[in-house]
Amino acid sequence: MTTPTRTRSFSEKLGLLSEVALFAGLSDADITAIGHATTMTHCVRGQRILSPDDPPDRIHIIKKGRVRVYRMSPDGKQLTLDIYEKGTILGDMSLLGQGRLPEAYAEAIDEGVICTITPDELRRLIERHPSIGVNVIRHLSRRLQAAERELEAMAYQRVDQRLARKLLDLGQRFGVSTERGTLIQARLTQQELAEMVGTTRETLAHTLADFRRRGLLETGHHQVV
Amino acid sequence: MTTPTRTRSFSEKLGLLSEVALFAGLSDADITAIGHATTMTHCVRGQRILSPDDPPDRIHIIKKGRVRVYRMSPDGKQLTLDIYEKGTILGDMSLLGQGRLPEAYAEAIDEGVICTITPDELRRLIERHPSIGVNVIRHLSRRLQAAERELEAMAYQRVDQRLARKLLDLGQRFGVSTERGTLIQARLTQQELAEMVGTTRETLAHTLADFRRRGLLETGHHQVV
DNA sequence: AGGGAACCGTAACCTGCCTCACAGTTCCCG
DNA sequence: CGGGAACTGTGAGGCAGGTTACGGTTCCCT
Repeated sequence: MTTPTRTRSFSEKLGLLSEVALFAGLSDADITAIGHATTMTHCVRGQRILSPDDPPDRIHIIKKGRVRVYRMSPDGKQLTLDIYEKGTILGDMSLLGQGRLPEAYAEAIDEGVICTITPDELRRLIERHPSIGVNVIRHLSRRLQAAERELEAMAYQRVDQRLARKLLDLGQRFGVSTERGTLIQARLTQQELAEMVGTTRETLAHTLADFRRRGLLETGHHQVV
Repeated sequence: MTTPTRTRSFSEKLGLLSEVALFAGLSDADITAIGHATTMTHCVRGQRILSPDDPPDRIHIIKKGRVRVYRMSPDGKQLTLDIYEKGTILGDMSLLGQGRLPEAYAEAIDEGVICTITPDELRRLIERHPSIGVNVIRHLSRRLQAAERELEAMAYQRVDQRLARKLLDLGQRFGVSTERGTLIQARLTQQELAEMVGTTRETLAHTLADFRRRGLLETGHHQVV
């Protein structure tokens, strides 16, 4: 059953696992154990990873690639909560006990690798290695803070300020510096940017045009801050 | 050193500790150990519990009473993130490793009891009783979900819808049902309500008046849904 | 009891941004 | 390499809600 390719992919899996901060500081043997408890899947651009429709009994961890997490309002409007990279946990962890449906969607932006585990197994893992639990707590706490910060911006800042914030943030996280500024490397459409800032495409285009006029940035299917 | 009152307060402390869901399922001995690792303080209405100014090396757990958590924008506007009750953890848990300043304020609404622990001690506690870690994860995950839900509402709903949501939510959590509806038992001013919904006092008064006209609720220094 | 502070109600104005509408551009794919 | 789909730029109109302003009510404290 252990074909060469199978073996190769398993060691690759272990390599990816050990790179994830969540599992930092564990022995090789432990990593191997985790490797057996999880399944790993490749996914391509645009692929659904999580949706409110599918059963709430999976937790995913991003190993590679980028994933966009968003919510959808009844009338079809989307709000992108964030774009996450390696090390992020997706799925409703409150169901480490009793389950609830996840309320968000997630889809891959790049191709990437995500690995899946059941809540039960994750719990067992944490009981065996409490430091994983601590890492998860740290991770969630940071995301909670980010969400609260975002909430404040959404409540009291105008679109232009929120856009500026978001661009700066994106530039810092996904930016490549060039001779004329930081290029945001994310293949974003205005529509998608608008969904991150919580506005419409039209308003976003206006705001962007305004920034351009004021010499703050240049555009061309991606941005320079 | 063990005066009667001291003894009494320590046993009271243990009682409160064992009521907190976070520490569910632990033996009495464990609870006692936790009791020794934490300090407990009473606080009165209006008392500051957490602020960005004070050192970020404390984590608080609400035992009793209600606490309002809010952020403040540079120009002094406040946004109340939520009102929390027994069992909530406050303080930046991302500093279970490296610390960052908390960005939110917290103040007591009622008198209550909160208990304080250092991140190091909490970490040790979790390593010893991983199930506490799991509980913390569950708790944070729920809060994260709530925050994301709130974010969507803030982005795409009008003030009246947000207010309705919030009132329903408050009614469910702090409501007392009377013969003419659910009375919200929280001693809220319109200013405070406005800060929860992310609007101004005036607009809130308008919206409330509108609801009243449409026969949806009655008011009088507290609300009936 | 009475005076001041905090809280509530309402109204006119002004602006940010959402809606609608459409023309111009880039890109992808046959 | 040409045609259609997806993306971008701009502009006019309308309305939700922030701003400003002020009078009335309730509450609390001395």
